[in-house]
Amino acid sequence: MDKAKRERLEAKGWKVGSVSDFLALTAEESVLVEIKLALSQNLKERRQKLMTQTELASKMSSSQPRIAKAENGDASVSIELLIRAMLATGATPQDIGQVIAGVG
Amino acid sequence: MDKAKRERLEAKGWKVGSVSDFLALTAEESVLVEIKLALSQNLKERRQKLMTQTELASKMSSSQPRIAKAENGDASVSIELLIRAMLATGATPQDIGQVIAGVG
DNA sequence: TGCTAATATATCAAATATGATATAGAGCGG
DNA sequence: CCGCTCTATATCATATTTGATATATTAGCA
Repeated sequence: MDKAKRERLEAKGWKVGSVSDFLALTAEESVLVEIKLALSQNLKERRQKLMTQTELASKMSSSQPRIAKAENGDASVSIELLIRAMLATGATPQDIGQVIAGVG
Repeated sequence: MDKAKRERLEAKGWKVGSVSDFLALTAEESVLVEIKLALSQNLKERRQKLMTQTELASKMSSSQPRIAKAENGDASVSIELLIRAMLATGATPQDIGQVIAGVG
C-alpha cells in the first residue's frame, strides 16, 4: 500500500490515521473497503449514463449529497446504500455480484 | 408472494405489517431482502462446516447472538455485517459475488 | 464574463445497527 | 435425568448511518 493510496482513503474518511494503523487492517477489513470502492466506482459509471445524482436520489428516497458521497467512496456510506443505489439504477443482482467478484 | 413466506419474513422483523404494505415493496426493496437472505443462508452453511457461532463472533469481534441473527435473516442485520461474517469464514469476493448473483 | 445545472462539502437530529449481557431453549452423551 | 455445548431470544446503551438542509464548488454555455 503506497502513500498516495493511503492518503486517498484518508481523505474520504477511512480511519487509517497512521501507517501502522493502516497496516493493522486485517485482510478482511481491506477486502471490505475494496468491495465498497468497487461498488462506488461502478455506481458512478452506471448512474452517469442514465441520470443526475438528484434524480437517482429521489428514485430511492435519499438525497443528492448522499449519492455524491456514495460515488466518492466516502467512509460514511454503507454497502447497503451502495447496493440500494445500484438497484435503483437498474442493476441486477448479477451486475452487483460481478462487481464484487471482481475484487481481489 | 404467499402468506407463508410473508409470515416467515415478518417473524424475523421485516416490517411488512400488512399484505398491502408488503405488496408495496418496490422491486428493488424485494431484491435487497432476497440478497440478505441469500447471504444469511450461505453464511450459515459455510460457518457450520468450520466453527461455532461463538468462534466466528470472536474472529470478527462481534457477539454470538449477532451471528445467530445474521444466520437467521433477522432484519436488524446489515449486509455489511453479513459480508464481514462471510469474509471471516474465509469466503472470497468471488464467493460473495456468486451468492449475490444467484439471486433473481 | 455571468448564468445555470450538476456535483461536492459541512452540519446535524433522527433512525438504525451494533456489541454486550443475561438468559432461555435445543440437542446430546453419559 | 443431568450436565454440557451450541444456538436463539430479549434488552439496552452506544456507535454508526441516515436523509435533510444549507452552501460551496465546478462545469458548460451564451
